[in-house]
Amino acid sequence: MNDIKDFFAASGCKMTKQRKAILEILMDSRTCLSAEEIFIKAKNINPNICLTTVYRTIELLASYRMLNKIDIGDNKYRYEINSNTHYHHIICMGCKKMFKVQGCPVPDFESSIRAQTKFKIIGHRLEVYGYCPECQGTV
Amino acid sequence: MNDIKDFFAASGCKMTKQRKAILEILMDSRTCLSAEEIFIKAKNINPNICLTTVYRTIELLASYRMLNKIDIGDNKYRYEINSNTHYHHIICMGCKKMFKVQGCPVPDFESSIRAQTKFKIIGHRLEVYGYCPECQGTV
DNA sequence: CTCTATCTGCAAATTGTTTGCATTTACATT
DNA sequence: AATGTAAATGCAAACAATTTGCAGATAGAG
Ligand SMILES: [Mn+2]
Ligand SMILES: [Mn+2]
Ligand SMILES: [Zn+2]
Ligand SMILES: [Zn+2]
Repeated sequence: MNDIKDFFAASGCKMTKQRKAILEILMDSRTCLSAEEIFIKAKNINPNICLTTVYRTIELLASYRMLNKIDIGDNKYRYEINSNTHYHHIICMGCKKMFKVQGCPVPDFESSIRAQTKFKIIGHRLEVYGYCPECQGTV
Repeated sequence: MNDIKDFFAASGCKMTKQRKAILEILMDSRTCLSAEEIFIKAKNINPNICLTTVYRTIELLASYRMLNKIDIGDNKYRYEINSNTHYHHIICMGCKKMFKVQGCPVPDFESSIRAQTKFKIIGHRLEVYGYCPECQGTV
């Protein structure tokens, strides 16, 4: 958190109560959260924060690559702190729960992509879909 | 196209002018298209088609796994015919152009996921980000 | 403590997508 | 070919997520 404070200062961004609240929420959460969910939690800390600020903060954090933006196909994004550890999610198509999975097969694939496209590769997004143990019987 | 017609008939769906137009557009396009883009093209074929029909047709096709829904992080989906060949996209963070890349590293990863989560794996979504040759200089 | 660029809240606008309903249409059946 | 009917369409309106404009508040440098 102090690192972030320093990083903000160095970038000419101010560390406001609102941003602190949002960061705290994101850092404490072990699931990823929608803007609305962040907003609701943030109101417990700072009752007159508004959704606009949440969106603006998300955008700011994402622009510094401090957040991951996750899409599960329901027209809204969810966000989580971009920890330095790299992982992906598996999403249950039954109950929509998400779980982290460790490891990533993409780096091994990158040289093939480079050969095919001459792109400079920066990152990737990978989500795996399926049915969780509880939902396997019921579908 | 006749296969699709038969498939629709067998499913109790009607093959309407609108659906035919949308399918034709999707099958002819080598890029993926947003609902709006499909709508605009469809109006050339059938001037009084409406966006609602485009959305309903997309949903129908997707429910039969005939379409892929692609998210590039800008709050709207794009769609493309789900050909039987499996591939992913690389997206330029500069000019937003997308290109197909062949091959997929995910299947090799699935046994690890199964071991970690006991999920029954159905599918996945993978997009790679970077800068295309033209945009590498300019950023 | 002062000053000012940055940030915030509020309200309103935008954008993408979905829904309700009256009318039309595809197509199976006569 | 005419008929009947479930399924599909167009339109308008509703929704939901996100964005924008602006006037007032605040962080933090000096
Ligand atoms: Mn990865
Ligand atoms: Mn794949
Ligand atoms: Zn589940
Ligand atoms: Zn480019």
